[in-house]
Amino acid sequence: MNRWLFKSEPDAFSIDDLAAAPGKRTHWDGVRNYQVRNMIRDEMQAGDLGFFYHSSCPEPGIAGIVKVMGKPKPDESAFDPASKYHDPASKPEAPRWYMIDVQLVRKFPRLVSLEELRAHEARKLSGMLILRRGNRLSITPVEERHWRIIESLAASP
DNA sequence: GCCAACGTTGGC
DNA sequence: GCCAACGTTGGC
Repeated sequence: MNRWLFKSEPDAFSIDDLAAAPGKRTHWDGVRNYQVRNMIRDEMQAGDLGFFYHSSCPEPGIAGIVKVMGKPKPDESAFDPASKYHDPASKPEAPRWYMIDVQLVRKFPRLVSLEELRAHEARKLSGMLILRRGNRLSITPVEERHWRIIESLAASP
């Protein structure tokens, strides 16, 4: 079982949008970065867990936990000329982009803000990829030790 | 709105 | 294959 961090801009799709979705579930589509594509296609498995991170917003941070449902599959939005994620170079017989489904596990009782993560960066959360300068990947792997610390932060007032 | 980081594109 | 130009990301 792997652990991940999924970034989303809450203006576009927030954890509350996920909570309101049918089955609290959504396609995580629109990934157009090869490094992230490879992680989705080659490493993600049903049952993997992920943090749901709000980015590019007044208070960036981790808002809750999602679970990977099913196997990676071709990203259909790439085939759709009406989609903003349309990529004519991706063909159904040779898909270039992949997606997975995620389901909400739980929203944290409070946001674990980026500021709070940074406060632990020097010790408990050292090496966490999301805190690395210049990190722009929309999905990053999360180490188990970091995962546990963040869960306990979320549980404490 | 600014700016650093960094991936992608395209000319050569 | 190199590298400058350009576009995007995301915190501030």
